[in-house]
Amino acid sequence: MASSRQSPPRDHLLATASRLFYNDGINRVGVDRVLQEAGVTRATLYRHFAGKEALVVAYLEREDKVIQALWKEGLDRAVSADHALELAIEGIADDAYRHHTRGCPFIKAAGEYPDPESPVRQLINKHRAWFHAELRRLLAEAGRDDVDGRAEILAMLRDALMVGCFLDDPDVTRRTFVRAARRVAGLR
Amino acid sequence: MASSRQSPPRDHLLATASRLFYNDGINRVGVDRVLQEAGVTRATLYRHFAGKEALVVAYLEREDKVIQALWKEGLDRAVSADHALELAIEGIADDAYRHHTRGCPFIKAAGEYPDPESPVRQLINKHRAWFHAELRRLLAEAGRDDVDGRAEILAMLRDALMVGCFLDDPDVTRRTFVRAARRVAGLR
DNA sequence: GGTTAGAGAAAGAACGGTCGTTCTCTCTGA
DNA sequence: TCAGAGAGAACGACCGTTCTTTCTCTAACC
Repeated sequence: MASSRQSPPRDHLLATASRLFYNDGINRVGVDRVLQEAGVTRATLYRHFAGKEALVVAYLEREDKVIQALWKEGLDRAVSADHALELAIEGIADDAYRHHTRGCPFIKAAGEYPDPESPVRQLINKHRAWFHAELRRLLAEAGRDDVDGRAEILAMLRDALMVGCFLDDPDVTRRTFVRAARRVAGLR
Repeated sequence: MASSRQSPPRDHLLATASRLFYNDGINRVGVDRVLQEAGVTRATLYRHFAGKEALVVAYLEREDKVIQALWKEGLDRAVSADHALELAIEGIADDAYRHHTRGCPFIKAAGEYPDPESPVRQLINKHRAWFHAELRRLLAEAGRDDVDGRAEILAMLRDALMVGCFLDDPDVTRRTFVRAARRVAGLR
């Protein structure tokens, strides 16, 4: 367990792999391409990761961590429970519109890993459960009724936002999402 | 142009490829596996299709045709414009809940084909444009205001339904979709 | 009418390339 | 001196594709 976490070559490798996996699809990107673009050699990859699937899991874990960090950071500015809901909706919209313009990394990965028992799919389930729970928490703290129903549809709107910013008009999709999400969240 | 359309081996091959591509992901399924499960030989594949990408395009074209046929068939039973909206929403929910339980074939394919200019992506755009247009048509025929806005959010709800029936609880997702979609469509 | 030449489709061997992985060798620094 | 990391060759397996061979059915000719 010498180099399991936080080593510069590992981080660089993971960042490169993440970019390639997200942009081109996991199954389309071979380890050779990751190594070439990262400028490291095979031995480096297999020293830090057990194999390609471990690299994929690390990629999604990294996405999960970044998203959770941005989420918490964004909500720190909230001055009220209603304001937290507003910030959450704007933050989700910004993320899809500006950064995740090629769809949701988790939804995409699920499409490439058909086995529901695989570590990849379990990680995806964990991430989605976290997001649902966060939405329920924000809605409950704002005193809304039907917390479960509202959270469910907000989560669905986020999935749709990700798809729409990828495949349809990002501006229209974003505007539609914000309008609908605010209504569901009981804002305005 | 002897065997361009409607030949049994071609149809059987395409049906097998469609099932495998949809269930396991296009890039995960090699032609060997398609051939083996279809019980045909390589020569048969390359006689009817130019290559794997042509097979993928044919798979999505087939999905597109089936969906459009089901859509039209379902709407034929409508006795009014409002009833058509109801049938459309129920039909979409049924399709995701019963048949397309592993996500939307087009959204999944888009994730595996990063080049927006590729024939695959163009076909996906065409299908999505058709669906948006159909929603606008139904809403306009029912005399609703803000046809574009309503159609946009209905289309988004359908994308979310597909994702949710794949990765979350299908029952909850379906119920949430129908409730929200009926409200957006101005029903009840 | 029987035979055979020819076209079309199927069978499967084989191609070069890439997949993910493992190996050996060399270098480096303590 | 020696453990550990990097470099790169090499592995078997599979990728999508092409090739040659075999089979079959048709049609024309004797």
